[in-house]
Amino acid sequence: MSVTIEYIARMANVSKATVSRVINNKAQGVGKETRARVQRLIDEYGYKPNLLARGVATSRTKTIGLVIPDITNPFFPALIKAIEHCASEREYTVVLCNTDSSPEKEKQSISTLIANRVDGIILATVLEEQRCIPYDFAKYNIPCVLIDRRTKGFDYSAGVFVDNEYAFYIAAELLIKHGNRRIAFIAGPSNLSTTQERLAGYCSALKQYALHYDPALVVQGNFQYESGYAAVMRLHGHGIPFTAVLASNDVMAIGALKALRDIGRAVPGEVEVVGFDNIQFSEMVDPPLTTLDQPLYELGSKAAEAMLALIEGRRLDDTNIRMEAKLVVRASTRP
Amino acid sequence: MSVTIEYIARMANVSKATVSRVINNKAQGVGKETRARVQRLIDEYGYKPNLLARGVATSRTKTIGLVIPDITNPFFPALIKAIEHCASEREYTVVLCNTDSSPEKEKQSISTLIANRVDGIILATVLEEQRCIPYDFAKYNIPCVLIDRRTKGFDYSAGVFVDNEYAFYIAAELLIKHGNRRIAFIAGPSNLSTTQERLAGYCSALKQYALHYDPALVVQGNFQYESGYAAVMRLHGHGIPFTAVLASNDVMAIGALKALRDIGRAVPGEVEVVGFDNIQFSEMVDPPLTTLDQPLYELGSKAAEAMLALIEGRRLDDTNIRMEAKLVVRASTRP
DNA sequence: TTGAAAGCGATACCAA
DNA sequence: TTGGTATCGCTTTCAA
Repeated sequence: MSVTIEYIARMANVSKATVSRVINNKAQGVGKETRARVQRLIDEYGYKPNLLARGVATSRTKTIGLVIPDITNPFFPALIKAIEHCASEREYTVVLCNTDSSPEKEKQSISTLIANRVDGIILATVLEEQRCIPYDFAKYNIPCVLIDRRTKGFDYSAGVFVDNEYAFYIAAELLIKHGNRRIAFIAGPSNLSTTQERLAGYCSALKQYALHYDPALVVQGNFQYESGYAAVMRLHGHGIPFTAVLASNDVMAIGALKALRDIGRAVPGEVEVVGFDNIQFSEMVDPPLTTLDQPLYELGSKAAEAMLALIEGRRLDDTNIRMEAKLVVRASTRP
Repeated sequence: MSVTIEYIARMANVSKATVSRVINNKAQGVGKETRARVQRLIDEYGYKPNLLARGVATSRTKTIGLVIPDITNPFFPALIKAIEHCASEREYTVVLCNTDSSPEKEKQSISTLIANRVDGIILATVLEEQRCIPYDFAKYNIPCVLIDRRTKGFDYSAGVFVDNEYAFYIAAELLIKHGNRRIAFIAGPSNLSTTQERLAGYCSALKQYALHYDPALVVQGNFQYESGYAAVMRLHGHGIPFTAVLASNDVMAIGALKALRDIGRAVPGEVEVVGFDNIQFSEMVDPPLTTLDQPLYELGSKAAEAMLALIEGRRLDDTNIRMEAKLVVRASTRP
């Protein structure tokens, strides 16, 4: 067995209570000398408190759960990093769960996080609606901060989102101003709130500039490279004309780029392409991708801050934080 | 407070012991009827055992720690996914820690994982030597499986590695056979075992084909895009001639690609480029990157398997698993 | 088949 | 400033 608080107490000829006070740096309640002696023993034996035991005693774990749909999508690692930074600064550990964009796994992850008594959960959900899956946040009194995506009918504690509608309005507007009248739109999975918001932005720009909305130009993707490639191929195969592509994320935009090259349409000469996210790779492809920069670090840090505030029982002045993406113009669009 | 085993016991008019037997699916020791009644209550109240409490009682957590240097490097998310798959199949939870390639953070992560009594740790270390940082694996009897990188003088329980030397021999050989006599080598951080092995492979190919080894052609990078870019720029700036670039990972190779374009040298016409990892993006760049495919899924699953075996006290027939990368030829090299 | 009680490793309250 | 002890929620052994 490993060394316990009891062992240290015995070695130091004090009670467990005293050792506990030393571990937890209680200012009062232990004499200077005793403290030094105990501390020496702790160091000597390399004693580390068993956090499980502490957890059951205090019912707090200094741990926050982070549930992410796809760690393979470069958008998320950046987000995760931001959240981890903030959390570890305040001495919280983050436990990361990857759901592979599967509702079942999402449910499973949340369930085990709760069973492990995390102090709170930050969630990028894949669920459109919170009807079928009643999470136990309320029952266990665990705060839940939504990030990036929202779920209808779910009483989350706080949320941090990007204004997707506005962002896609801006992007579509750029393309329209460049003279494009038929802009293909590669949407995300239909169950995501972000997908609908982005489509709404696209539509409202069309409307603003009195352009016809053609449903044939909207193709659904799944945020993966292949689906961006397939989307363009599909339009091409069906002989549907377009002079620009607006994709719901950079990865699909890059897939589109590849497809356009394969079918011999020059970018940006014949077709302009705009992505979304501003992932690191977006500037490495050829041509470098015009895209919308999501304030990843801010998204993450705001979410973490909100989470910590909730855990520590502070009130939030704003429980729905909204941020703006901004246009990054590169060479996949014309000057 | 949330519902506990005691509560369920009371509602069912049985003892905690009985409920415990039901939760843990003990075949014997509880009558059919009682079992049904208890189970009904459990479902009704949505009772979930407190895993912290279970952990302190059993000193096992069904949890394995995963320590990774940089979640932002696409190589790792793929690895993580593989490990998670295997672990969750066996009902283990994986706790992921990102160290930002910092030894301090690595130490910190391992320390908190141990304090949380994970059953084992899978580690992609950033440490060259295990002199200064005595981890407590032995003290807490926690198995440690190294993955991808090894650490000198560290008594790990098992390790899963790619044969880097062989891989880079193959890659260098390809370039040599294409007639290149001055091959730039973009190395990784000098403290990594993989860096030395890769360099060794490069050197031994040169030797095999009686080529001169010129240290000026070896530039150190840090696995990031910018460092690959900088490496080529540096060679160019110093007027050091080269007709091929062999990079220690794809991300740096892509940086090199970009630099070559910026200085107006055609790939693969004037300069050939080879990367390492075969990350998803390597086929998306222009030109698609010739690279070495690391068997990511196998790496991860072998590591997970080894870990589970160790946790469950099974003996490993092979405690040093070695795998092979294989060449993927694309358009950044000539046919 | 069932239950009582000890034990896991910590915290925290109340006395001394 | 200290210590004794109850407590947290679970498992497990031993008896009934």
